[in-house]
Amino acid sequence: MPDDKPKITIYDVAKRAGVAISTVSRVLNESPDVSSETRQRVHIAIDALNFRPDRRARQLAQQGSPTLAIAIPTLTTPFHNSLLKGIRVHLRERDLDLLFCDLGSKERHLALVQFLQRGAVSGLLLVGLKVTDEIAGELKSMGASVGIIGYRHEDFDSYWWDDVEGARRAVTHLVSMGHSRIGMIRAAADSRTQIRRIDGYRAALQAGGLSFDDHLIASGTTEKHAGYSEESGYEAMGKLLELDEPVTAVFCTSDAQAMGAWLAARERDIRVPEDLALVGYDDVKTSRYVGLSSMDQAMQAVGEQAAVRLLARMSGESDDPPGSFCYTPELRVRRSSAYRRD
Amino acid sequence: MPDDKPKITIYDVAKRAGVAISTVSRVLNESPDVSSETRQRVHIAIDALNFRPDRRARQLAQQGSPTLAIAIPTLTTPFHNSLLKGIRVHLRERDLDLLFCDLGSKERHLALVQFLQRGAVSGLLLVGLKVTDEIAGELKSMGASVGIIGYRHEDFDSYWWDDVEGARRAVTHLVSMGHSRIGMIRAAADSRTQIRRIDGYRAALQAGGLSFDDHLIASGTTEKHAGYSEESGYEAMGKLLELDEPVTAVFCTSDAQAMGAWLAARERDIRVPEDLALVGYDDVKTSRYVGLSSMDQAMQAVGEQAAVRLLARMSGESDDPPGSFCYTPELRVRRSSAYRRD
DNA sequence: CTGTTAGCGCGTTCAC
DNA sequence: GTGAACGCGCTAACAG
Repeated sequence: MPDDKPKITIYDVAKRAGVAISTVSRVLNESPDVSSETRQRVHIAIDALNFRPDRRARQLAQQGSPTLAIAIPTLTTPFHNSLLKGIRVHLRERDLDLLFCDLGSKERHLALVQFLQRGAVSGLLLVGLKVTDEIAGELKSMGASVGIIGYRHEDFDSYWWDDVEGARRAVTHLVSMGHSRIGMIRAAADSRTQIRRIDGYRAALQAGGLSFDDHLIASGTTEKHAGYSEESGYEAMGKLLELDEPVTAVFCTSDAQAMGAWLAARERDIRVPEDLALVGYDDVKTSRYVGLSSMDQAMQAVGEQAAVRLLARMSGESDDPPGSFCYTPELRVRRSSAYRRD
Repeated sequence: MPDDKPKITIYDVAKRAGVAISTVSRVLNESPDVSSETRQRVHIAIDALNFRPDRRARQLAQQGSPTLAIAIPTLTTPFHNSLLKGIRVHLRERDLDLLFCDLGSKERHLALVQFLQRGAVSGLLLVGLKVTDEIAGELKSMGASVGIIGYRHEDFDSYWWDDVEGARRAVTHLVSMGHSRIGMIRAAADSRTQIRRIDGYRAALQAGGLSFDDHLIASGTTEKHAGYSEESGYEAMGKLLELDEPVTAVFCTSDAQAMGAWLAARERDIRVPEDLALVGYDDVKTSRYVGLSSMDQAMQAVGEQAAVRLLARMSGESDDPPGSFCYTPELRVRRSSAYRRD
C-alpha cells in the first residue's frame, strides 16, 4: 500500500522543464535571478508533475532548521487549546512546522529527554513542566531556543502566573465584604500552583486579621482534570457546608470548582451570591459569583507572545537575555445578570 | 545566539570512538551486529560529545518517514483534547512524531493543501474537515495513509457519529415521558452535524405523533465554541421560555448548552427536572438532566482506534479496504443525586 | 563483526 | 541567467 509511488523530485521537474535542478530550486525559493520565461516553464512542470519539495530534505540542506516543538503533559486542561491557538497564528505566517512532544502523565522528564534525543528541533516550548537542573542542562546542551510556560526559570524565557497574588486579591475581596468564615476549595494534588494559591489565601486572611484554619480548606477526590473539575468542587463544597460553623464565602481554585460549589449550595437551598459569596479562578463565566479574570484569554496571549519571542530567537533576530513574563489574574466583580456583557 | 555550536555528527562520534560512522549508526539503530565492546566505546563517545542524531537526516535516509500529522481546525472544541490524548498513547510507543497542521478557521482547504505540499508525511489524521473531491484527490496523490475523523468518506478510513440517531434517541425519550412541547437548542451555524441533529429531532417528534414546529428551535448569538457554549444555551433557553406556550422539555445539542439552559430555567424559578426535562448531548455530567453518553470518552477511544489503524497502514501491516466506523451516542438517564456514580 | 561507498532530496557555491 | 558538483547528516547495501 505505501511506496507504490516513485517519489518525484526536483530532478523530474528539471528534466520536464528542460532546465537544471538548481534552476528549479531557485524558482522554489523565489530567487529573482530567474528569467520570467523559465520560471513559467518550471511552474508548469511543477504543476504537471504535482511536485512537492520534501520538507525534510529542505530543512537538512538549509542549515537553520525551522522546526518548533511544543511539549505538553497529558494532563489536558482546557487552557492548552487557547495556548495552541495563540502559538499557531504566528507559525502559519512563517510556514513553520509544529512538532508535538507528548509528555505522559508520569515520567515526563524522561519523555522529554527522549524526545530531545530524537533529534534537532530549533525551538522548544515547554508547558507546565518543572524545569529541574537536569532538564535545564539538557535544554542548554542542544542548540535550541527555549520558552517555558507555566514555570519560572532564570535561564530561559518564562511565562508564568502570580498565583499568590491572584489568590490574595480574590480572598482580600471576600474579606473586604465582611466575611469572617472564608473557605477554600483546592485540588487534591500538591502542585506548586496549588500551594501558591493557598499561600495567597493565607496571606489575605492574615492581612484581614482573620486566622487561618485548615478545616476551611477542602478538596474533592475525583482525579478528573487533576482535581479542578466541577465534580471536585461539588464534593468539596459539601464538606464545607457540613461544618459546625459553615462558611459564608469560598475561594475556589478553578472556575469549574466554583460551578460545582454553586450547585452543591443550591441543592441545599443556599443562595449564591445572597447567602454565599463565591470566587472562581481562571475564568469568569457568569454573575453567579465573583471571578478572577479569564486565564483562557490570557493563555492565548501568552501563546502568542511566547511564539513571537521564540521565533525571534530561532531566526537570530533577537538575542535578548532570558525574560520573565508574569501574568497576574485580575479580580472581576460581576453583579449584572447572567452572561450580560460588561 | 543560534549556530555558535558546531553541530556534532556521527563523524565526530566515530572519530572519538575510533570506529567508522556506519558502526555508530548501527549502535544508534540497535543493530545486533556490533560487539558489545565497540558498542561500549561508541556509547561513551556519544555521551561525552552529547551527540544527538538529527531526526531529519535520519528520516531522509531511511525512506519511510515515520511522521504522522494531524490536521485540526482552529475551532477548538474540548473534544480535541481527548482525541489527542487517545492518539498520543500509541505514538509514544513507537517513537513517532506528531506534526501539527494548522487549518485556520477559514480557508481550511487551502491551508491543508499547502501543508501537504510542504512535503512528506506518511500518515494524516484529518479532523472535522469536509472532504471535498479536491481534497480527496490531493490526499490520494500523496502516498500517505489517511484517517478521517468527524466526517464520512468512502475512500478513507473514517470515524464519525450518527447524530441523527443520537438526537432521535434523546427526543424519543422525552416523547415517551409524555411531553408534547419539546424544544430544541441548537448552535446557530448550519453545520452538517447540526442539521443531522435537527433531523433526528424531527424524526422522533413525528414518530411520536407530534408536529414539528420551527419556533421550538432556538439558538444563541454568541459565537464562542461555535455556538455550543453555555452562554448560547442560556440565551436560547430564554427565548423558549418566553413563548406563549412554553416548552416542557428541551433537547440541547451540547452539554454546555444544557447547563446554560438549566441556569436560565432556575433564574425563572423553573425546576429541573421536575418542571422541565432537559437532555444534553456530548457529555453527562450530573443528574440535572438526562444526558447522552460522553462524547468526551468516545473521542479518546476514536483517537486510539484511528491511530492504531493508521499506524498499521503506514507500516504496511494492514491493507484493509477503507473502513467506516460509527459511534452512536447512547442515552443515559440519571436519577441519582449529582455526581453519584452509576 | 567492521569499514567504504553510494545515495536520500534539496540548497548552494562556483564556473559557464 | 543557468548548469554542474558538492555537502547537509544519516542509513543501507556492499566489501573486507
